Amino acid sequence: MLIGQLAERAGVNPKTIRYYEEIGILAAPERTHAGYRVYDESNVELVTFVKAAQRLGLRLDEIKEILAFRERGEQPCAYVRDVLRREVGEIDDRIAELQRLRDELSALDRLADAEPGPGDGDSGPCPLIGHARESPRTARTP
Amino acid sequence: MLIGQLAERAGVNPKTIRYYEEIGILAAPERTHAGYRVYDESNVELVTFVKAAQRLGLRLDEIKEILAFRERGEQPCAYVRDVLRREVGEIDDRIAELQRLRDELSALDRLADAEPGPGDGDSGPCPLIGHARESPRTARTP
DNA sequence: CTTGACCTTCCAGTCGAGTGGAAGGATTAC
DNA sequence: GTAATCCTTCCACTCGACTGGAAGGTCAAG
Repeated sequence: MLIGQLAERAGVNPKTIRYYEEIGILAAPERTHAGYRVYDESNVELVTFVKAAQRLGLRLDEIKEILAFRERGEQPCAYVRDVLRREVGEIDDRIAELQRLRDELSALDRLADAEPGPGDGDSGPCPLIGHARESPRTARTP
Repeated sequence: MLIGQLAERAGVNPKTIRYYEEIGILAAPERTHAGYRVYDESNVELVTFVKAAQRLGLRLDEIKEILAFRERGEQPCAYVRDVLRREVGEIDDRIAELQRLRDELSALDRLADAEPGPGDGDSGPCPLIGHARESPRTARTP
């Protein structure tokens, strides 16, 4: 199959396939006489795998690592588990922070309902955010 | 105070201050005779505020919006609450996904302990990730 | 034989939030 | 007087994962 078919079957852009090849996620495939890339079912499988791994929050360089394990005939699960555990740890922090924020937010929701009116002198632009002053960093879902 | 002091007091790079000015987060300050930017306490407050808002996951353009509310003497809390609620909603999805992943992960941890050994034929590069095939997208904490 | 849908490469741009560095002016300390 | 340190502007680069577009080759259908 050609790049367009692979892309469609895996649900990605053909450009993405070439990009994966460029960064070493996919091996350079056979070409037709005309120079067209030729793929088979295993490539569909592979791209689908990459996308699944991405959904778990893995970066392409990590996925590449994992694929290298396979290359060497090793089970990458230990590595994968490390990566995922790290990820889960990071997310735990974020979850905790968000939980805290959510509690604060609903508390302030009630507060704001009870005590409305304009004015911006005392606690910065928004008292909501003033509460976050000492909290650790929290990043955004991209 | 000059830009270096402000930067240090707010815990950021001087470049960041200039960047904030460039994108309209900070107003252009007074200058000395020599063209140096001059700041006061309120700027420390402001940059600290921006950083706090970022910790809550707000983007700079959202923070700019919030500061514009203040400019107009309005309470931005309604807007802030909308933004935060959206954020919380997004995070909820991510939390749910992660919770699912974590359950899966610990289940597979036990599975992997019970049934070790190499081999890469049956379920893709890693059975851990094979499980994620049908899951919705999950993005990474940056 | 031409049209249109593919394919190729290469170059450049996107988003967000900065950061690095060069070239040059100002101020302070010794 | 001169060296160190700060400041200025401007331009370009970073990260990650693509995506857009131009210029050109190829292939099957009509």
